[in-house]
Amino acid sequence: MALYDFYFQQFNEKVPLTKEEQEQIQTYLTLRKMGKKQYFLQEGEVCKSYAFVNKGSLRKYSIENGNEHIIQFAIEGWTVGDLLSFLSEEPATYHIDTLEDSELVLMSKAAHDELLRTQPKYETYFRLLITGAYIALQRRHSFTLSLPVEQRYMDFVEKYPEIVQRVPQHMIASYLGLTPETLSRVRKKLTKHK
Amino acid sequence: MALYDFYFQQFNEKVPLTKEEQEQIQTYLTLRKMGKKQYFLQEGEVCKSYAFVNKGSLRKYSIENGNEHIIQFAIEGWTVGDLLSFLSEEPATYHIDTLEDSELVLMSKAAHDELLRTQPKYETYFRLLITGAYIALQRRHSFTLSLPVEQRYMDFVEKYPEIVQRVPQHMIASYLGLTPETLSRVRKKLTKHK
DNA sequence: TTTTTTTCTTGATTTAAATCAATGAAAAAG
DNA sequence: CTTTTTCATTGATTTAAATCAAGAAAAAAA
Repeated sequence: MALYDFYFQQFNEKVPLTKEEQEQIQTYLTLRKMGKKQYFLQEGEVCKSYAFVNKGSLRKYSIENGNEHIIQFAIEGWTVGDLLSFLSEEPATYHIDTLEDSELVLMSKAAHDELLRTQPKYETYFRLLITGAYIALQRRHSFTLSLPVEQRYMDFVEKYPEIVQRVPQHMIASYLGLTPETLSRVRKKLTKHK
Repeated sequence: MALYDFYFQQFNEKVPLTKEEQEQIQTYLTLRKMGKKQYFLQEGEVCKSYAFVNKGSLRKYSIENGNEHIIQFAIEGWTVGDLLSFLSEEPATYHIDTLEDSELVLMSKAAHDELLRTQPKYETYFRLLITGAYIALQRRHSFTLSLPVEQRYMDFVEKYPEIVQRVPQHMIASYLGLTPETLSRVRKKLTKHK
């Protein structure tokens, strides 16, 4: 089926699979379509499955006394979920919702556990996935601590030009830890000096 | 040998090993003793090995126009290294040095690669290690974006009381993204309201 | 011990970003 | 097409933290 082509394309780039392995793993996947502005996960729920974004976009965020703080965006080819909640089956600390109509490839916790036991290549895929995410997050955190706002925004634009096109600016401000007003002023300053 | 007891104690808590497996893995480990204030890694070098802290303490940090920004502390039982540099063999973007006399259990890149190929339990151990580090870092980054300084400091003290005892305050300030003066004032305010 | 270096605190001032407030533009809904 | 809602910009003001500066306390070195 073509439904999981994109998922396996990404998988094969990390760990090449035979046709048989691909078919085995495919039996553990399910597809879910969602409209815009729908919750994939709410704080307090258990994150029952981890999602690969086939189409559309989502955001993961926390709410701290009324303020949303966006932790992550996820567009086509990315994965998203509350990893701690998913692995420990404890209540999630993050909200996840769609920003556009989306199509997700889901891996349930039970499926994840069984594949870890039975399919070494799945473990390798998952290890590489988390390793990449960890390295990227460390870079981002490091930038948050050490770079001025202008450079952090420029880095974001350079690294994720697609997201800049598809996501409202006040959400990018939230992701960078700024207010919308501040980001607007930063952008103004940057376009002037260019 | 008792030299690697602590390393394998931590390993076994994640993934139980037989005596034989332990002996196999041990052949890939080396021990390194370091004095205080010695570099384990300098920015620009390749991170040749990943370190498990048997004894002592280290910090990982970047320098941005003269300012140090501490990314991570590592005390007994923790691991430290520039993961991107280690895995890709590209120049490191972080400095790592000892804060006290230290003893490290080292895993070279070649050893790491071979163990990943030959010992499934090592892959599982490493996957769990990185997964834990990723979850912890995400929590920390989320707190940096959303919590006021006071709460972030209290969280740090609660989570790492040992580090608070052993590390100078200005380094904790750096870890939290503050100046030493600001942390001093935060602490003053907190002791008053207690 | 005495001296030197590092660390921590406190005060005064500056600066960057948040907040408050309003308006216009764009997008979505009717 | 009109109305409503969301989004982005700009200005004025406030606030939190950085910076600058100095001195005290603690730790390390002589």
